[in-house]
Amino acid sequence: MVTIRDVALKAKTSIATVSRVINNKPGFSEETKQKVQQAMKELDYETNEIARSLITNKTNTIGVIVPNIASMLTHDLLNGIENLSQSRKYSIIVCYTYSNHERTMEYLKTLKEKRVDGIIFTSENLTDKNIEYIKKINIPIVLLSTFSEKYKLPFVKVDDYQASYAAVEYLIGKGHKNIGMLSGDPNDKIAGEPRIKGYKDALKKHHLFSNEEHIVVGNNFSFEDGRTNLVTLLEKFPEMTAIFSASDEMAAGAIATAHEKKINIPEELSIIGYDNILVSQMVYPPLTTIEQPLYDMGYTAAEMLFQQIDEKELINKEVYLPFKIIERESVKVMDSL
Amino acid sequence: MVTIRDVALKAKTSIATVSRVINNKPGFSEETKQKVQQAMKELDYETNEIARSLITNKTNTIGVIVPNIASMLTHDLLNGIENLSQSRKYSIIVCYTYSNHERTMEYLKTLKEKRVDGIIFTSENLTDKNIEYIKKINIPIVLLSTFSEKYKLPFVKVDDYQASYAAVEYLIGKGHKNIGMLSGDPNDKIAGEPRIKGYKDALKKHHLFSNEEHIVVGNNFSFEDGRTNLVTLLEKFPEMTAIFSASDEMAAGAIATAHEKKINIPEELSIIGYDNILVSQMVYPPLTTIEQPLYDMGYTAAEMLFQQIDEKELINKEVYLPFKIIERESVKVMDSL
DNA sequence: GTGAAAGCGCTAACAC
DNA sequence: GTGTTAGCGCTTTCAC
Repeated sequence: MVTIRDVALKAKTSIATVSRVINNKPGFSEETKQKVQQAMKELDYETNEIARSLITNKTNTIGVIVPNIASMLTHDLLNGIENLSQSRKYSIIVCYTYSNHERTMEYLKTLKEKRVDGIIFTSENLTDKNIEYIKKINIPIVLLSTFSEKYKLPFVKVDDYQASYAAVEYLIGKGHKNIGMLSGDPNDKIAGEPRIKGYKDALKKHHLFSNEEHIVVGNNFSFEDGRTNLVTLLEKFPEMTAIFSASDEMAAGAIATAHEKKINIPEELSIIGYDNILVSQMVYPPLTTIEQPLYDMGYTAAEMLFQQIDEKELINKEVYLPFKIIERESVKVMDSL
Repeated sequence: MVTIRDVALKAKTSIATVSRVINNKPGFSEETKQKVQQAMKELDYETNEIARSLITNKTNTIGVIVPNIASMLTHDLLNGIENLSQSRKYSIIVCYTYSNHERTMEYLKTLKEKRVDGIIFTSENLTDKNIEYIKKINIPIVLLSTFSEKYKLPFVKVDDYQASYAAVEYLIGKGHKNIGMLSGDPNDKIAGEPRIKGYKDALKKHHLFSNEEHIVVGNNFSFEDGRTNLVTLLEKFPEMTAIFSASDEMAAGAIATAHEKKINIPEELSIIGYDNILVSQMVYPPLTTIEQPLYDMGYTAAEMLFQQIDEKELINKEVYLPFKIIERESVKVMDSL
């Protein structure tokens, strides 16, 4: 392995000077700079970041914790994080938890041991144990598409309640009165509960009937969930003319089942999704949905993390990014209008 | 920061002994072990992997280079890699190249500087410059879903030629005689050229007409490509009854366009895809496609990498994994049969 | 079974 | 402008 010492030898100078030119710190002449750079080139010298990290206490690496590689949300989020990180010369260690709290703790521990400079924690319900550990290890963190009620950790997300409310109100605006919901886990404080509340409140606001039976709960917002749960929903709520699905993947599943059952979308049944992932364009009919600005969310989270790492004051610790309704072809205007 | 020295002090022993119990290396009594572990607990001691890496020359980290976060292939591949890595106590640094060779070189350099123990290089055409650098830095590597003609680097992939041949032969077996192709870049030595060759050879073998005009080339195997290129293909080849699409995403795009144009699939036009990503179930009609065992491919690549890292002999340096035809509903049996 | 000490490759404080 | 040196937190001889 070629070290700074070899370079110094070849350039007939000291390791301190070599270090200076590498890091472009004051204290060398143009002439020695040339000699050093020449020597580095000839020897194919490359910095040992490990050695550097040991002394600087900086690794230029961040950890990104995501629940599930299979979820398509993850990618757009990661994309935003990665783009800023790369331009800031940071590397990313990805950690998939599969929503397993043990595994999450393991990863948190690894990230600490590897001395990452910061952590982005994505769309997952944090346990108190997780958060207490995070507080203890004292690594800058930002929560992405999630937040903690109990502890004040910086986060970026969209307002799930408002977005869901808007989705349902959109359906109502198109003349629908019998609106069912395909939901995630109601105990999920992020993507579960608030979206259900948004649904119920929009209904109430417009004096429409809201019934627990009209909400069918899935396991993980997945295609499979949508597939099977449409059937249940149809049985419980035969008069239904429209569905609010708490994820695009579930909506895609519902659409697949509708095709099988020869239910015409949107003529017989309207559906609005949530997320605006690529899939929403791929299904037929193309899905009307609530857009989360996933790329921007990832990018913003990374920005907030780097601000903390650079020890700048975080102006805004709680950032809500705007959602948007993307109109495609899965919602029909009711004749009565 | 609490170090091994603090632990030694508290346990009234030497740092050497603490190190021994941490690494479970011979040379300590049960009694000191207890004392040391007690001290570590009380102090919340956690290993500094950076310091350890500096001396052991091992980081327990691998780099995974992937072209595009947006491609859904990536995830299944990563999933396999991640699962084995996590159980082997390795972390993963992900690098997205966006098929940019400069960016690839930058990442390779970073990976070297961060002293990763190995690299998995995924589905991308490697430039000679890339490979020469890889050879020079002397880090174990395995190519995933790609390979190098010129240099002998271990790889795992499926046989693109055979798989494409089989796909087209499947169409022929269903009675189709006018088969078009939605292709990727023909200069792409991995997913471009061999798949085109498989298509042509299958046609020839069955004495069917093969015409360059019947192959429409896209940019990056994407949904958008499929969307726009179906139109072109239809113009050039109006008698066409079936399409072989070199990716599921392109197939999904073609299906979307077909819906717009009121072309019935599979009644008026059959289509077979390539990859068997989740999307192939989500489109309507569900897509008949060639399955690549993506998870297994990732897992196997990781296995091969760890074997190299552990300095075991790689028995098989060139592994081809089997493809499979997944029959769904996008291919019609021709009446003539 | 245990401790002292060298040193991994680097940065930074200090002296000149 | 430049070199010497201490030391980051750890593992690993080597001596006892």
